[in-house]
Amino acid sequence: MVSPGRPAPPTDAEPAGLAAPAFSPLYQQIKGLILQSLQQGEWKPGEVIPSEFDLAARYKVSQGTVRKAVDELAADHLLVRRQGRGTFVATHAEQHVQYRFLRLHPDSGTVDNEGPAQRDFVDCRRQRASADVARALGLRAGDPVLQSRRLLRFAGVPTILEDLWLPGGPFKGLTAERLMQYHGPMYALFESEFGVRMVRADEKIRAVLPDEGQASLLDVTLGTPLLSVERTAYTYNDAPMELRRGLYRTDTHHYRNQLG
Amino acid sequence: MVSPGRPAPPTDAEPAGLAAPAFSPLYQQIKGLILQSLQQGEWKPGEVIPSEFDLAARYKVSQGTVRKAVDELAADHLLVRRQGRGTFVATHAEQHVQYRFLRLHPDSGTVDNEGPAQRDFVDCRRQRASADVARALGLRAGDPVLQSRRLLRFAGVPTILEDLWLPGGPFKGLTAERLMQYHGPMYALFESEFGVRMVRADEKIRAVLPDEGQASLLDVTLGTPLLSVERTAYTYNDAPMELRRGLYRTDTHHYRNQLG
DNA sequence: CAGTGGTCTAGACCACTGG
DNA sequence: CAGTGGTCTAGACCACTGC
Repeated sequence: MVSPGRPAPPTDAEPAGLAAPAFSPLYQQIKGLILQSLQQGEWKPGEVIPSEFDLAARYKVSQGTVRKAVDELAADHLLVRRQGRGTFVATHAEQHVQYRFLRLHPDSGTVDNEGPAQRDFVDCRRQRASADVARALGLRAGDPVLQSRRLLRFAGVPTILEDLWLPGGPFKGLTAERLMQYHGPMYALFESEFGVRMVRADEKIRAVLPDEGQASLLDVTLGTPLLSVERTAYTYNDAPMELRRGLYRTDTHHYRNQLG
Repeated sequence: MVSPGRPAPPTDAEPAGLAAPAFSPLYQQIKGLILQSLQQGEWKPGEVIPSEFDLAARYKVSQGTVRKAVDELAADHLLVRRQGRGTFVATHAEQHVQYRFLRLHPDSGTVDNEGPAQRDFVDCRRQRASADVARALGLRAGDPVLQSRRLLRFAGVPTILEDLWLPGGPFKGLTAERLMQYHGPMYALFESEFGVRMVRADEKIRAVLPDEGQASLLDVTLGTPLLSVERTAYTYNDAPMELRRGLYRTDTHHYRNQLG
């Protein structure tokens, strides 16, 4: 491992007026190296990574330094520590993180996310990106994307109408049929079949009225206010990998947010 | 400091079938003690707390253990570390954390939170808690509360209509006049005059239609969908200290959320 | 320059898991 | 029981702030 501090200082006196030399602690460099291994798929979602001791040997640093790097990656939900077992690459395939990005909860006490929400695909096909979809996904207008629309029902009641766009490149080979046949969590499919793990997401929320088609699918009148949730999901390197536009009914559910 | 591990194990064999003995690490105990000092006002918002070395001496543990406790409190935004200066009690009075709990952003690029949002108090008075307000604030129906309604304008456009309830007890002495005259961030007033620091908050979000009064104040038609944001804010010991019900216009603004 | 938080190390021991 | 992560300590040194 390179020594801490500035890597190979060119001269003793830095040129004044330039940006600060940006001191980077050792554990941050280790964090970067681990992140790189994650991106490159050296360790896949759900798998164990080497023990802290092994990583320390590999990077030629102390175990405490590796620990601090892993601590931060675990805080970002990229890794999961399990005492006595090891450290694992986080995944969307586990039961307790199924709906990690879904903030809609039923008003009444118990979580109905268990009754795993009947999913109906309304539409699903390959097409070319419109200007705004392209911009959100970091593509050029006209680039191939996979588009899909589905309806989620809770206890039989249509509650979420969701449009989804995926970039054609990273998801090459994903067919409309495959997507519609699959019945697990969508993000788990992306991981196992395309090596794309969604790490974080941004959401923009508005109150809107549905158009006729949306109202009909959600079984509400044209004057019913709905929550519009536009989500962009990103993978490791902050590259956008998914755009979702959801319409949520909030007569029996609400969007919950915790401010720390 | 008490020794780590279970405090004074009663017998060698624990009674089976009971809850686990709940091993509590030293640094967690230290964290609790610091939290206690914060609650009791030993160190007030904005003030420095003793150095890590001093705290280590006070609690009879190593500096590293204090560090881990302070690290967690800093991660929770209860403390703020500043290299070379010391560790400070977090506060809402600083410029860059003014609107820490407000997630509404303008659609167009620049943040207009700077043009500090003209505030108009529509109403403000003492009254008795209704059943639902009492439940949210952990009071009994009929207990005294301070109620207030205000309108926030961005660039002259009425955008947020907000009702607010405060428990009468902790805010004894707060008059409607004082609240209406004050022109800084509200949470800063609560800290400096009543020793109540808001630490975290929960929000429930829905899409709704305004009634006539609301529509008139927000200058929208009756059919305009609005974001309903119900916030409960908590202080150190997780005691609810404020209930807000906001109506947000989302034609020029949106509610932004980051999912980690 | 003294005092603060920030990094790094090395080693001991504890708690938990699985074979 | 061996191997993993989790805690705790002690000490050295670095980076930053303010006097």
